[in-house]
Amino acid sequence: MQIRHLTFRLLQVFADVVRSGSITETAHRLHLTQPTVSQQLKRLREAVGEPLLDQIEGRQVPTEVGSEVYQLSQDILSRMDAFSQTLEEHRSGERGHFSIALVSTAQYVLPRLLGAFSQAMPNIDVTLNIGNRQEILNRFDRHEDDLYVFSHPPQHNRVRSVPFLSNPLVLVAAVDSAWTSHKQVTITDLLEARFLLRESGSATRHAFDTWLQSQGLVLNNTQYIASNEAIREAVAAGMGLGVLSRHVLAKQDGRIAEIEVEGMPLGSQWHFVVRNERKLPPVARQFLHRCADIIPELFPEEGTGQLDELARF
Amino acid sequence: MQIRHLTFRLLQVFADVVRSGSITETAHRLHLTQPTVSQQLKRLREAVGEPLLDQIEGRQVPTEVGSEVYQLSQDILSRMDAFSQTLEEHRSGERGHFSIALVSTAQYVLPRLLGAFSQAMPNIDVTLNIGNRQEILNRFDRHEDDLYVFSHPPQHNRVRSVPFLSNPLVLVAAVDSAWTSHKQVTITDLLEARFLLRESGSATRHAFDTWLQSQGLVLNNTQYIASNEAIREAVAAGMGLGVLSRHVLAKQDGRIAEIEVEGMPLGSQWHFVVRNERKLPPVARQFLHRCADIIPELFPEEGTGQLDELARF
DNA sequence: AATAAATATAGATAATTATCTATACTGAGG
DNA sequence: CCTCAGTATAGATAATTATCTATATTTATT
Repeated sequence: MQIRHLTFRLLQVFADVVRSGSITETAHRLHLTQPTVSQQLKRLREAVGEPLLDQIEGRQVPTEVGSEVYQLSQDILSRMDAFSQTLEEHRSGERGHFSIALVSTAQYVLPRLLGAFSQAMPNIDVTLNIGNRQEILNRFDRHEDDLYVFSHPPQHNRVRSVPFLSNPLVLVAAVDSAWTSHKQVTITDLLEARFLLRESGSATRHAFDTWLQSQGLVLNNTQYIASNEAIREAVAAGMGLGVLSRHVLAKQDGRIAEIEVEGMPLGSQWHFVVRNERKLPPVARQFLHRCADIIPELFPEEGTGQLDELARF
Repeated sequence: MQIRHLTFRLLQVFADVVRSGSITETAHRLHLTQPTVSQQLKRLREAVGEPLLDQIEGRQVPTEVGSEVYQLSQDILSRMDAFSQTLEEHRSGERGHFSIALVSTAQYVLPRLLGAFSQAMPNIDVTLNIGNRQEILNRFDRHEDDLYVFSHPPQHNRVRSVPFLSNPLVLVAAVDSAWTSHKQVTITDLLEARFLLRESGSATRHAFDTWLQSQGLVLNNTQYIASNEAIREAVAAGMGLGVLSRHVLAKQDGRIAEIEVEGMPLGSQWHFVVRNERKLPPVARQFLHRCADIIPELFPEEGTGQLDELARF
């Protein structure tokens, strides 16, 4: 069989003739002339090398081989339809894959968004890349992901960033420590304390340092701990004060309390960040759109008021 | 997506590029030039309307949509292969359908042949049309079947017939009747007897009548019974003599015995008959070929010695 | 036998496909 | 910065495809 001389059109036309049982009828249905259809059938017959239709009582009836060709046509055409459908889903952002890179603090909030999202959009896969600020910045520089989440977006002119959730950084101590008995702690009191802080690459640390600097303060007793979780535990154990995203604190963790200080909590915000050069895949856009609805539901207090910007990505 | 501008070739080429990871490599494998392959990819990309390949470290790697297209290609091309295979089976007579029309007496022998045949060739379907001689002749005149079985083939110049099995017509009586005690019955003895015979349209009847006539005999006591089975039972019950194909007699039926008369049994033979105008389908030819082997196995005594003719259909 | 309906064939043409050769671009390795 | 391998683009052409109109042939129905 000469597969080279076979075209989708041929199969389409043949399948219709088998269904209608008439060449003329098919010509009408496909807006062709009758000779065109006859011609196509002839070409198909020659490509296959066997008669495909018998005329029985004026109707076109497939021969045995014709029936095989009809099945072939059905299978192939319906596979094409399925593909068109899938393609459409990709285009409209209902199917596909995208990746998000996030700084580690955000891992307390993103999974909740993604959970709600992927329930609504089961055909979309997401890869999450989690690291500290510096690691994520490196990925950002190398264009490795479709979407980034920062609390302090890199200053870059080819970048678009939209804040979507408040990320209050709070000062915390163990519930039973001396700090929590004071009604109001003054800034200078802090100099006394021992601080458990993230390393310098971390966003939380950076924000806190900036604030200290703006207040003209220099701490004299700090210890570096690499993860927010370790800090939380250390604070709970009474080893000192910590600065943590309020999202890191489990709601029901009674061992830790916020300390109110003038100027705290620091009002940072999570931003979605995309590079303008890279075409945002439809699925990622879909995600941002949905987030505009998901965030107010999941975090009724903490949305940023610029959520409608997400829908304009 | 522009399905109209999609061809099998495009999918073939694309699939190979995905497999090889290189345009140049594919060009070599398919005996094309590199620009040709680039071109094809471009056309495919335009037909689909999305980028299909990324270059990653010098290799061609499908995008998400590209992977969908690759799957599409695999599915469609393997469906085509399956079709080619099936087509080949039809052509070579390993798959398909054909019909045989037979006179009712032959229903004792054909099913045994068909059983052996369809075990060997499970993808072939056969339709059996059974009737008395006249009914089968009508089907024959209307070209309704691919193959016919007659003991006396119609005289027709556009017909080919090959005898394949002897069909001895024997004279029978009940075991305990007076007839079976005679060592040798003479022809004239028969005139006395009461005969149970098939109707005039039947082949058996026709053969017997012809023989009687050649012997110059006229029976004076005959009764017509429409089926061979009914005749067998009636003979067993002692109601008279019968003329039956020896195949109709169950081997172990002790109630009936052959009567030896000069000139009996009548040596008729089953013939396969095909019309020359109608192209014999490959499957029917396949059947005839196989019969050349099956018959000596199933009926070691009764093959006709012209079996090798079957293989020349 | 005459007519109407369905199908096939012929001849033509515009569009598309499948290729090629020659040449330009582009990124990685020296 | 130069070269090479791999890819892309341009321009050309022969073959094929998708159509059409006009006409012939076949088949079914009065």
